[in-house]
Amino acid sequence: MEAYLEQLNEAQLAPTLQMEGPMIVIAGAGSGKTRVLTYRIAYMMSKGIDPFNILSLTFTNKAAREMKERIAHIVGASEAKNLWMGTFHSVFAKILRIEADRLGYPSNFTIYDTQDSDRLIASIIKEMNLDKDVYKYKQVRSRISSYKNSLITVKAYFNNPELIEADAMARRPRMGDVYKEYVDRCFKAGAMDFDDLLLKTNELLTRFPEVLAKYQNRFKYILVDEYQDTNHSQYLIVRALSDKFQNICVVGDDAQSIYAFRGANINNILNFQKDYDDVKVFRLEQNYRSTKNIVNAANSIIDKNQTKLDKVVWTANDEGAKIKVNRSLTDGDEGRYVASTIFENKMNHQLKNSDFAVLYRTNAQSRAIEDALRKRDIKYRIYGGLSFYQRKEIKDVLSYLRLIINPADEEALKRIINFPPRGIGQTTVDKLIVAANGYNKTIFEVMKSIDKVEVRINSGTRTKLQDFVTLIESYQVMNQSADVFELAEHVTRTSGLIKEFNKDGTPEGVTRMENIEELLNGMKDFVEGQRELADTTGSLAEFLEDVALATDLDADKGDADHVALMTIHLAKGLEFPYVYIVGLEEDLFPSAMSMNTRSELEEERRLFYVALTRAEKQAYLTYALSRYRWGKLIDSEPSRFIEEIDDKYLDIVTTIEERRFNPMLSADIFGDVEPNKIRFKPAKQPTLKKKGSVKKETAKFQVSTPKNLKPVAKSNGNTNLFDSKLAVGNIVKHIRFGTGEVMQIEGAGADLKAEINFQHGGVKKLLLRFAKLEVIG
DNA sequence: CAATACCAATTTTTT
DNA sequence: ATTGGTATTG
Repeated sequence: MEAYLEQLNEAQLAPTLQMEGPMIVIAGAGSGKTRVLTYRIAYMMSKGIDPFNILSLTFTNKAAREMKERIAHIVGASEAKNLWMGTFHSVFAKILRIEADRLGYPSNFTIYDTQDSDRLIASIIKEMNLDKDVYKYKQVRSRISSYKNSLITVKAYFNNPELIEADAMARRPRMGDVYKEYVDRCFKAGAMDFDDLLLKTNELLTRFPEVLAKYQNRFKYILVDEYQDTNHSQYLIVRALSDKFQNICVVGDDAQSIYAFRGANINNILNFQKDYDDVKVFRLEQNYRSTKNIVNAANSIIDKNQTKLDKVVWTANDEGAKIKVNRSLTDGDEGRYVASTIFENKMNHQLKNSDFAVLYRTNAQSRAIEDALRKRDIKYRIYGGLSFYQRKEIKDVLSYLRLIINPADEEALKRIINFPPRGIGQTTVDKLIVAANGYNKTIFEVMKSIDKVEVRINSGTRTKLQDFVTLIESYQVMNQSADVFELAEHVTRTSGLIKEFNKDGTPEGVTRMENIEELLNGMKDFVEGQRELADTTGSLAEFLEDVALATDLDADKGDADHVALMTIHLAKGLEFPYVYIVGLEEDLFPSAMSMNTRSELEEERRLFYVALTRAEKQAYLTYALSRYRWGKLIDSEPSRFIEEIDDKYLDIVTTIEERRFNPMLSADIFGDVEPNKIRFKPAKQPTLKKKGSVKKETAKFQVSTPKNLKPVAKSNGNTNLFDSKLAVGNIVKHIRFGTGEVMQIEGAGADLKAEINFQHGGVKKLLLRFAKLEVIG
């Protein structure tokens, strides 16, 4: 038998060797399901199954990439390359590009991100003269999204009195019209939103039997990871494709279903056995990741949920330390507690920053943690949040590129037609939109033939419009010959974008420039990378698609040693020796928005389960008695989830109040708060109801964090060396290129450059004004 | 049409 | 606290 299979236990081996027929693997947290998936594919290939016939759908592109690498290790890179592996969205985007003309789309259709959708919906609501307080664009968007995820097309919507009734009841009787206009406008713009990538795939597979047959025959073997988080649209795609051969293997854990808010349907996994005949069921219940304490505590939480599959997760690992629970007075104190215990743990146990993760419910919570980590000089990285590609300046550059590929792209056009300012104002754009709708043309087409169109635009503005058209067309010509990097570099320079961001030396402008530089670097990598990779063409279109579907987790830059900060949602599938779950307060976690129904609350509980099961050795739960929200200090109560864990797994650590009265304990934590900033506040009742779990409070007061202690810098440890003394021979670390040696320094002032020989990646010349370098030797 | 100044809403999670 | 949108002015 193949050597790698010996690494599997019996429970893991069984599904790994099962190649044919429908099967489900119910995999508890930390039970090695990725290993099973990986080895199963490798095993199938070793048994002669053509990788071209295997489709493997993962939750993130990063997961796909890693799995592919591991398989390549076993079966060889050239074979692994032929596997179809990726997220639903990226795999079907590729297929849709191939089949686009059947659906009336151009193959270079744009993928609208959420922001694009929001802007389009907002502008439609405005054009239709609807009350924007009733038709809130975000609510409208999520409504449309849920229609699409349930395969309710515009036509189906208008044929469904119940839906119309429901929207009328919600005081939005024109909802259907907005939906229709949104769909029409996307179509005209040659754009698909995220939901369309799935919806249109369904349309493709139902309307064209020959296409369905083609992909059924291609994907003889289908694997779906994280099946508990698939929505109805994805479910139907999987069903359709697997219908002929029924070689369908889904893997998941109902206890980790946390995406109902975006349409995931937990019933997909709960009912899988009813969907196919003779489903083989496998269970992975042994946890290899965490200590007994963590596994048992997590089990005690998930027990509170009613909706679940039978499964008992257990571990043969050590008992381990109890879960530490800490109460702080404010979110600032919470951050300091996290930072100081990370510091202590690193010292006491010789740990790296990357052994730690701080998980929170909402992105907004990261700030207090960041501040505290920065003060302690602990390097960290924030995952998610505003992703790089969503930043204003990046979207501006990308919009130019999008327009080059697809001039019909309405959102890209509106974004840049007057940025940098070129004298084309809102009124003009509005007139163009009206004209475009009237002539059933795209805005760009109207601009191209502005003299043949009836619009009341004066001649000066007409010239400006024509100039803009000419500019874009010149870029289109350049795109025929230049690569992505050259083109983008040219565009940022000649469009005036660089000038615009550079014009006043504000810190924001500098940051924006750095980001653009970073984007250009990324493009250079992309261009260089595609020369080696067979499965990319390196076209601009492909770059834009990668960008549209990239997640922040995908861009795992360098191997810098940092504490990971992220939402619990993003942490799914990851593991860390030490995990902090912060902000365990009522209305925050569980979220105030999710306590109306049992099912919502159960999802929050699963989310907590996911968070806790990320921890290998030690988990910390923290909460604050008051916290800044919307700039205001809000009192809060401990989360019910803390109470739901059996006491015997918990270690309620010394409360902050007691620390204050014990200088030995408090020195570490309050080192950076001046004593005279402490003021007294009326007593707040102890809120943790469980008897004996919290020691009596001795005094109550409030610590206010002095404003002037707030750090100004935003960087997370990577210093901009523009005005510093970098010398030849220094060893430096770059966020993307890794470690390297400074070979030469040249230029002066803003032009100061360093030639650096990187260990991987070779010699590069970097403008110190932009390069984010860290001197490490 | 552009620049400035004030005002409102936002914080649940993301492909 | 930050961001984006709107109103006013030049």
